[in-house]
Amino acid sequence: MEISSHQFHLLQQLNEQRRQDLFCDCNILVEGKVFKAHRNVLFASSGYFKMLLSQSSKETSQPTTATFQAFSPDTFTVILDFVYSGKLSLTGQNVIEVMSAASYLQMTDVISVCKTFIKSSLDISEKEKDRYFSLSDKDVNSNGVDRSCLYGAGWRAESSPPHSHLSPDQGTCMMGGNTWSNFSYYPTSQRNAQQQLSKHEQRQDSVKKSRHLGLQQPSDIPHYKSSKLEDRAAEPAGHIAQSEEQVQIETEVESPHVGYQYGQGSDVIPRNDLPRMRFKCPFCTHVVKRKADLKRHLRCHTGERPYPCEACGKRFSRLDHLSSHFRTIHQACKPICRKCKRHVTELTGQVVQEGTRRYRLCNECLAEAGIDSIRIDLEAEAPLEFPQDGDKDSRWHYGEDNRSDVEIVEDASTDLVIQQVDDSEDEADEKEVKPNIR
DNA sequence: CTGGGGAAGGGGCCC
DNA sequence: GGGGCCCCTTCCCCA
Repeated sequence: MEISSHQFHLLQQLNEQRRQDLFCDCNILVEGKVFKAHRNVLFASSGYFKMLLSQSSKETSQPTTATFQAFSPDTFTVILDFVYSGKLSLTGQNVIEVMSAASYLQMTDVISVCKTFIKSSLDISEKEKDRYFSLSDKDVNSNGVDRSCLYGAGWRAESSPPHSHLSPDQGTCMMGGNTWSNFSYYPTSQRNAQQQLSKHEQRQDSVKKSRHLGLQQPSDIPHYKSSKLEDRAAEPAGHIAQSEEQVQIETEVESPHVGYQYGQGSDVIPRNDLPRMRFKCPFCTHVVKRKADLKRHLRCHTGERPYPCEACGKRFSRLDHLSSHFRTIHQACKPICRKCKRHVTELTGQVVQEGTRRYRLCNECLAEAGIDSIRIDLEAEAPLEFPQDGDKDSRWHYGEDNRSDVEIVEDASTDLVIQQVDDSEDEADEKEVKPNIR
């Protein structure tokens, strides 16, 4: 006969002992703050501590001390509270740090929940974007992520509803079920995101082979290992029960003990000569210096594309990519004839519009194309304008808005429009044309 | 089939 | 932290 409340009471008792500093035999030093805990509990909860305590298990008379500089005391508080209670207090502010810390500590349950939290938040922002037809979801996104979310599992599950609650309308949520795998919130858009995730990572897999060698990680990691990791990242967050093999693979790839020196400056002995903070991507081995860069990087895993091009509908993960796309495709910023590649000015060339695409042709190429007799109105057509700050509602101005005032000639059969634009700014920029401008 | 060019996308880093 | 620029690689299309 099994008494279901026993596990809960046992953990509660251990947590109480921790709070009263009873039988604590492990000190964890995080940025000067000391946390007391029990070796047994840490050993059972974290792959990192399992490895650490295994190495120091012979000297059990002295309290083990571990020092971390890779994350803040607040972050470790969240982690430790989870270890002793099964409840993970996630917010939009701490989720990335918690996930990074959990990755370092090899706590796969926490990583999975953080991933789910992030994906759910992204999904919330997508829904709100659709609802309000917002062109930029940055605010919405932060609103979505900022909702505090309390994930509970394990012993509490007996009294929790068997389904999860994670809705944009709720500030907190509880995860029910006996195991994490019962968390089954998978909206359609999220599944799409996961498909994109897989696609992205298939590509990333090949990219990273050539790019991320500078991380001083083991460069000869067999391909199957990265594939495993990619699969792990792409699989539904509910499937967190990992085989021993998977855990071992994760340990080999992500553990700082295998020469991963570029990592997070954390060890039993502080390494003051290393950069104090690094942010490690929980989906791959990439490490960045700034949280903002990690946030940006995470989009390549989640497939989030918050920046839509209003001209063609294509979506981009980054604003600078969108603006680059817009300048190149829709504004014909390049002072280069698309056909003969010669440099053109407002005197020697004109802007051609084909649907939403714009490019420049020199007068000779225009003549060759047989469209040299088109009447041009020098001041007729304002160029497509990229949205500016403070103009969020009507940020995209098309020629269509003023079409009645515009004297442009359209080829009805090809949707081709020839127009002359003010090149004065381009002329100024031409002196600073960089080789990589496309 | 192949090479070249354009476009997309990811990372580093400065402001 | 966000915006933006630069650099680089990869993918795709076309001649």
